[in-house]
Amino acid sequence: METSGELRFDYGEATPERLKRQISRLTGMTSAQMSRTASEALAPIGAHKAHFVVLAVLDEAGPASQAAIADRTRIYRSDLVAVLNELADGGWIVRAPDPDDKRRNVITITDGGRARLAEIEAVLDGVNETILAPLDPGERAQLFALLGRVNAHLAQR
Amino acid sequence: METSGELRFDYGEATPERLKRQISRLTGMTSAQMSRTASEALAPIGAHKAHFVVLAVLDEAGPASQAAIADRTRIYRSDLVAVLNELADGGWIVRAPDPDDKRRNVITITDGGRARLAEIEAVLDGVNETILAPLDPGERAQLFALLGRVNAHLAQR
DNA sequence: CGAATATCAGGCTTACTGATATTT
DNA sequence: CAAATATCAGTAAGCCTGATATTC
Repeated sequence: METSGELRFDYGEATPERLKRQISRLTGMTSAQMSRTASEALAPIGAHKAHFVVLAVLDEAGPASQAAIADRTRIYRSDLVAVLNELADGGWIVRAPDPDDKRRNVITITDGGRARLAEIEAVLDGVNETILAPLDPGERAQLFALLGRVNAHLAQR
Repeated sequence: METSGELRFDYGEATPERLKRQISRLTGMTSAQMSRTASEALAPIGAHKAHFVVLAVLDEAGPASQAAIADRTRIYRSDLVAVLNELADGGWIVRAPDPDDKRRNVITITDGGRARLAEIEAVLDGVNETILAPLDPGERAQLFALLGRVNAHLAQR
């Protein structure tokens, strides 16, 4: 394998050296391609990435207010409204006013929502495999660890 | 270092296991933070990332048509128009009709453009250092190599 | 004629910043 | 009263698809 020690990357022929050293550019381009891969795979079943994220949080952590869901998913509260509308239209969640605190809605996943979650998860498992295909298990773990550390570092600034 | 063999990452407390295994989610979040870091650093001098990319290509590869610049930068031809307008307004490039082929414009970087490029590059060097701060030189090279391979793999599909 | 070029006019998605009404 | 909640309006960038007029 050609994993040398150079701090650069190649994505084309006539690419200036300067651009190859920009980690944010490499990460951004790769992220866009990953995102596109996921969106294309989810399109046939009419699902979005945000659906998976919200359903997973509700399934694992139980019913929650919209503010709590926003905190756990890093979806903005303002953007979450539309996502929950879509999930409610599909019958995958129920949005009910909280009797204990009338400012809040309680969002609950339904049985249909759990089935939907499993369906989406199966698709995304395939996407992960497609994306990580060129890396062996050890390299995949490396990539997770390195990106995770950069992410954690940038998150707390 | 705690680079274990796990294929997951942490970015919060109450995060479902399922989300931690999505490489596209980790990459996307990290990319967004990198991008924001760069934009915030460039804002004080009124520059955009696209300015750097275009000026770097012109400086290294010489005068070019807009189509050629688009191919080298992966900026869409339609979006490039506005970027070149901004660069021309700043006096950093000159856009002139090509006498040999009247369909084309010849875009040339000016002396002011080269100075601007150096100014932007200095800022972005600092951004790169900020982003990669938690990684040692070997780890940085690893990250470039791994992301580069995933990127190359996804690009040719 | 078909192909390339520059431009314009949109689209969609993600990230993000407010303002507002209601309730605590 | 200050703070939290849900909602709406809107911005900006990145990615992408056309249509069009001009020229090769």
